[in-house]
Amino acid sequence: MATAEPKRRVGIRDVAAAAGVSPTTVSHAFSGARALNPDTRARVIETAERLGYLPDVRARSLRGSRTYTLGFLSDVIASTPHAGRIVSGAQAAAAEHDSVLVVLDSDGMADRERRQIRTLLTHRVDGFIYARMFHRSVVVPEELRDQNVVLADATSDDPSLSSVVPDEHGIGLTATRHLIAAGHRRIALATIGGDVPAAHGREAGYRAALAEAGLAADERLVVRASGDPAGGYEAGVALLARTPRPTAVFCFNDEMSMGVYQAAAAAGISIPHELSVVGVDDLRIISAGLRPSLTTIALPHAEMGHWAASRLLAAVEGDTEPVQARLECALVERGSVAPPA
Amino acid sequence: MATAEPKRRVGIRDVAAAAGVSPTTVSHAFSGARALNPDTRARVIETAERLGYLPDVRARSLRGSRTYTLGFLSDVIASTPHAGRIVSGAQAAAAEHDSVLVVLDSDGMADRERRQIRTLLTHRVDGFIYARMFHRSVVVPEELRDQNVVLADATSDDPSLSSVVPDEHGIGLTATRHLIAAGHRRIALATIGGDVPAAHGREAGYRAALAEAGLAADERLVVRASGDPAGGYEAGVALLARTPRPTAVFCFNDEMSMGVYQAAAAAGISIPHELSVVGVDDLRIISAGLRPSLTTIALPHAEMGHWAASRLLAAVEGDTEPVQARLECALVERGSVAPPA
DNA sequence: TTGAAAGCGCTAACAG
DNA sequence: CTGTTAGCGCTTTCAA
Repeated sequence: MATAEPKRRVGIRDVAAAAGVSPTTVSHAFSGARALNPDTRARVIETAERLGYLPDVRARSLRGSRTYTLGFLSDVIASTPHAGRIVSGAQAAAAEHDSVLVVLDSDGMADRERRQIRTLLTHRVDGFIYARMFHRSVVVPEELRDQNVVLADATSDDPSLSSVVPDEHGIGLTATRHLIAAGHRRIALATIGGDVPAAHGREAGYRAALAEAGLAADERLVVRASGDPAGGYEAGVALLARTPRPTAVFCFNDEMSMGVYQAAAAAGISIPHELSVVGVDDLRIISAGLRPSLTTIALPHAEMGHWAASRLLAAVEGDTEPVQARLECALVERGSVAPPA
Repeated sequence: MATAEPKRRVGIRDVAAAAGVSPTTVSHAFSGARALNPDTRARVIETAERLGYLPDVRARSLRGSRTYTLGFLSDVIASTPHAGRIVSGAQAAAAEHDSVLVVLDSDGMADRERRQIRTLLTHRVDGFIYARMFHRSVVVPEELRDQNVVLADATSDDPSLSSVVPDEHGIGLTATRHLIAAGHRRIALATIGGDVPAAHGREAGYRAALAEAGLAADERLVVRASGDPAGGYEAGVALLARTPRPTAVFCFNDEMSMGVYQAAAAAGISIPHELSVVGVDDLRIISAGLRPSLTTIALPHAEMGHWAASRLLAAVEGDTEPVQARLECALVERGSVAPPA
């Protein structure tokens, strides 16, 4: 591990001296805050390059009003690839505005979150992305009251907050319409029990698609279980016992789809010919790994991260108009849907 | 979206005035850099609390030598939960030292990485965690030459760099011994083809465990494929066609295990009674979701992140002795291992 | 088109 | 045990 170089860093005044101008001019050469003689400017830039000058964001921000740093606060960052996608998208958007992301996960602990906000405030971040890994309705901690905040994969009752979530209703619509278009009439829904926006929205979309196709919703084809493979298995077993059997299942997520595959295998029912399945998430590990591969709706995590950071930076730059966005989700067609037998 | 509060921030001098001491004393009350009269200190702290004073890390760092900020550079942060785990562990360790993590993913693009390093340098981070999502041997970009750097889930030829990786050999040993202890004699290995440390180490551990049990390695039981479910399926099909059939398979990772499950199902072979399987990773989605659930070796991503940040901060604080760590990986017993029929 | 000087909020000498 | 003073590296008035 090398230690930091001993020689003093080259600063704006070194560049100024070498280029034969004032520090002020060097500053302006970089910031463009005022017009310079193009030749002077070119000479300054070239000199800076040659000396290996790197501006000091701390000093800049101490004098100015921005730190070019955004705080990213999430609940659990560790259990799914979702977090990574949101962070990655947000990071990319931040980079487009010369900003950077400080990432913190509270693991759902309120006191830890409070400390993290304090820390971020201490670093004078320009704003906060308050993210959830699963679409939730949240109440933003009051320490964030007077800050720039954008919610990612979350909404809130506060209409002054910008937020971005997936279009859950659209997901239900897209998935169910796809199944209907393939010829299915008895389409089941394997969903979760909790009172969360994703469950409500997707189910409403499912029912709306059925209705618009003139299909009656059969309540015996709607089952609720936990949102994991075990829950999907349970739901699958129940659904496959119905008579007449559904010819397709729209699952709340890919994990439940995985369980439905297991139930179908156990019952000797083949996918997609005897049963079509559509999931939600596009967790590659599952969707691309299942046999047959899973047709699913991709959740726009990277896009939400990007949107949130872009919105936040716009607010930092003065456009504080709140916007609540609902992002479209694309169907990813793979091998789990076929016409009914 | 609320705009930042207009009123001037309370600074160290406001606190000093209100508490009837000098700014210096306030500074020391917080930093503990010199002894204060306990009463004075208490009064200062109380006053600061009352006024809602929050120190400004930028100002502190501009004067001092540290920014209390670490750069986290990774390749792909978005595709697996691994990244989240490493970040989460690193973030926790950083927090223990009042530091914070700026997270950047290059998506494997060298020029983008170079720009990110520049950005981080511009923020004067105290050091860099250079992380890979899959155990690799890397060469650190030369822009990082004179910086504090610790590798996470990666090694390098440079012995002056600290690094932390999983004990790959130990993984092979643990998995294979577990199978041997269950009574297996014909144990297959489904691994990947690439020239990466994880593949070499796990295979060597597998062979060592076989050897120490007096079992001859049967090359027909070692098959290589891609490290995903499709590869696992392919390997599984090949392995299950051997005569006599292996009674157990040690898979390079959980994803390949998933494919082996599919191959077994296709061949009508039941797990664990006719075939035992051990994976590596403990990707919950797979390991807990498969039927039966998968016995696997957990990769210590959070621990690597924690280790890397701790080591880096120790270096920042003066202990620059390089250390190359190899972390033990724990067996997670679930339902995919049983004695051979 | 360019400079000089002041100062962002804090800490570290150097006193006392 | 505590205060005074001088900056950290930059940007921003104010002047020229």
